Amino acid sequence: MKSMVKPQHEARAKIIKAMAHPSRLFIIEALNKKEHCVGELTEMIGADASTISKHLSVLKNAGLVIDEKRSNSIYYSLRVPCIIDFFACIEDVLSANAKDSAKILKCCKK
Amino acid sequence: MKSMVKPQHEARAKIIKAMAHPSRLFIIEALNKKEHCVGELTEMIGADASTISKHLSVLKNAGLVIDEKRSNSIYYSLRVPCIIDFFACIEDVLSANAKDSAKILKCCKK
DNA sequence: AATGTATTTGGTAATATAGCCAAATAGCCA
DNA sequence: TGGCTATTTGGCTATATTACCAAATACATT
Repeated sequence: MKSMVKPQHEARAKIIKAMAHPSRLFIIEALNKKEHCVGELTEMIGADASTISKHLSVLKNAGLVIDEKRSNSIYYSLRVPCIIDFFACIEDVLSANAKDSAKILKCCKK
Repeated sequence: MKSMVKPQHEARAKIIKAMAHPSRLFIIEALNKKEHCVGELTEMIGADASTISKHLSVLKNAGLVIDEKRSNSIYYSLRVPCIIDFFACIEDVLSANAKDSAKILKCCKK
């Protein structure tokens, strides 16, 4: 059974790990609306340009975004848009968590 | 703009990060089929029981699974099943990646 | 060719994660 | 109660990740 864990799940985990960072999630969402160059994303997020560049390279390496050089800038865009659908489910988890927290609070107030 | 990155995306990232590990993906998939206790998952994955226990606590902490004590064991099950839908999208990414690799190979063979 | 803008790379320190072992805990059942 | 099984916790080491700065690179435009 052990053998079933490795190759497939490792490949998937790599992609999911690429999404698992606040700034990278922000980038994914921003690119879903429209393409952006590094400078724009840097401005939006407010971190060092080199930091954003590295985040983009993580996303690109995972196959989540593509880049295209145009005039003086490099424009990034989302490669596989279905990623966005996932966010709805994440929100479900968050709201379920919030509901549970509320329940615990209510029970202790009694 | 900087302010938009933090609270919402951090909460989401936390949940996604909880999924971003091969063994934890395996666990999520297994629990989607049916609930399992720690011992069963340990057996399936072939790691130390304490390691699996910690993985489960990561998943539980993120709100992805719930546990229920029954007789001598603790049974875990999936809390928000929509998680599974996401895997299809991950596969899309993987197959797009594979296609690209193939394209590169083909072009170099010429 | 020289300048200036945009992006990436290398180095480094701080922090986080993963795994194993040993030990602690929880609860069932004789 | 005392032993047994199942699970969790603490300690520790190895490895990975993140962010910043400084420096390198890539190009477009003058």
